[in-house]
Amino acid sequence: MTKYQSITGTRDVLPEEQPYWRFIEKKIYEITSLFGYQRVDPPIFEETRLFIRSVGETTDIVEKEMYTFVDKGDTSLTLRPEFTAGFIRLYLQNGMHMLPKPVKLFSMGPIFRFERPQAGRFRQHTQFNVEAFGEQDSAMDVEVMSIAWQLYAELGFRGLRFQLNSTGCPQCRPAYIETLKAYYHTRLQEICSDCKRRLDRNALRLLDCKSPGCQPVIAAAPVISQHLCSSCDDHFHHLTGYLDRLGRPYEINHKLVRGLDYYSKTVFEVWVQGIGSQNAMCGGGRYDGLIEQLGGEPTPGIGFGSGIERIILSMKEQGLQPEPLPEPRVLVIYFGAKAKARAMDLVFTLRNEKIPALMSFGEKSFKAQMRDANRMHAACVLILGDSEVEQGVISIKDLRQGEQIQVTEAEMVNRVKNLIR
RNA sequence: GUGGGUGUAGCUCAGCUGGCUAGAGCACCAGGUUGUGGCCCUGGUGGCCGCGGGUUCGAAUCCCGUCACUCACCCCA
Repeated sequence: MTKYQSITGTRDVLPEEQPYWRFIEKKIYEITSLFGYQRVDPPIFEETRLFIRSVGETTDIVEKEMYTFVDKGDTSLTLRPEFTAGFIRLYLQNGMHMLPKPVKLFSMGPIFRFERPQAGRFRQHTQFNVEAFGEQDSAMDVEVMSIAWQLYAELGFRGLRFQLNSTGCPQCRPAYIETLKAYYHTRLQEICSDCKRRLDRNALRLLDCKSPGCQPVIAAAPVISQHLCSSCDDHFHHLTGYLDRLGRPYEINHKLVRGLDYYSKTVFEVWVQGIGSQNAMCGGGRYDGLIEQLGGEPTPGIGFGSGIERIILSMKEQGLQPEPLPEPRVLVIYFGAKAKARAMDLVFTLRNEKIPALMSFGEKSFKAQMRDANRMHAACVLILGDSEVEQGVISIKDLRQGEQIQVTEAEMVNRVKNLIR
């Protein structure tokens, strides 16, 4: 047993899993570029008050899930539990609000939340995050949602569907919440203790309670889509109209309310199988009041976060293969000190030609060196023994065909290039 | 925070109701070919049986505690 182990809820990404990461990153770069989004990288920690202000004081994230600590300068800092707050801070601090709108940004990196780990849920996970600032048109919502959709589709996922809802805006949501509360007060006897608590603190969350006893109450609860103001209602109708036109399947889910307070109007998720009991591969929505709340001019915004670990889990579950990473194609093996010196020259010559090449180390037997070549899936080996050194030649063995030839050093690079295709 | 499951070799696991030096497969190393891989054969390295305590003549095995992992609830990506 090793003495040290990784922290609960964190994981090591080993070489076997790297192809998934590289494949997903590659797709992210392709797609964001296609949609005209630019990468930014906010720091991993920020002042605690930024997150409290943006995420919301009464959310689970702020109440019990943040990694918060005081630094040596007595400042309370927090490892980012989400991306959006840092994006907005970055946007305002760097004068990006002066850029032509919309300002379209993305990032990728670790997110920290103190939760009990389970399948598809970690204390440190990696998010791909997209945000668009300064545009309230629902076509903007469609564009942002489409980025997530296209990413999953290009990774090979089929049968995707959006979960969609509108959470209203400051014009209409308060009245809806009052209606909802009034309704719940008539059925207080039937609901669980958690819901009694939610009723005062965060009434929207009543709708996604999983307790069996609460389900009949939820089913008969007033639905927000029937309480939207005309602005929100229009926005939502345009959005669903665009989605219909694009042929993107969606379900309107009245229970979809997000765990962060800042959302307004559109909220959405993309659901997929194979991430344990979690079903959301990404979650996001519109937050038209948040930038102003954090000290900027009134500016609409919309974005989403997608958990890379969940994507990979689900890819494995569905048998979706990433592109393989390139492997070293050539091993240079040798026998004796003289040959070893020449082997070093050769391996560097090959690398200068951009041919992935390795050499053996130490005094391994011929057989062991050949085994190494086989194990690393080399296309060929270059052999330097006493006879090759004497004759000034190099033996090249094609490991796939099993054929072996002798060439001069001048011919070597071209011969190898042919073999490693 | 709550509940279930599991901790034995690098990995996957077997060790029944407690009994001699704790096993297998894979992987790794070496040999079978003093210069030729994959397949095969032979041998080898590698374990305070998660940790601590208890019961017992005797504990990987039973009991208690603890830690970790894992799944689920909560919540979320």
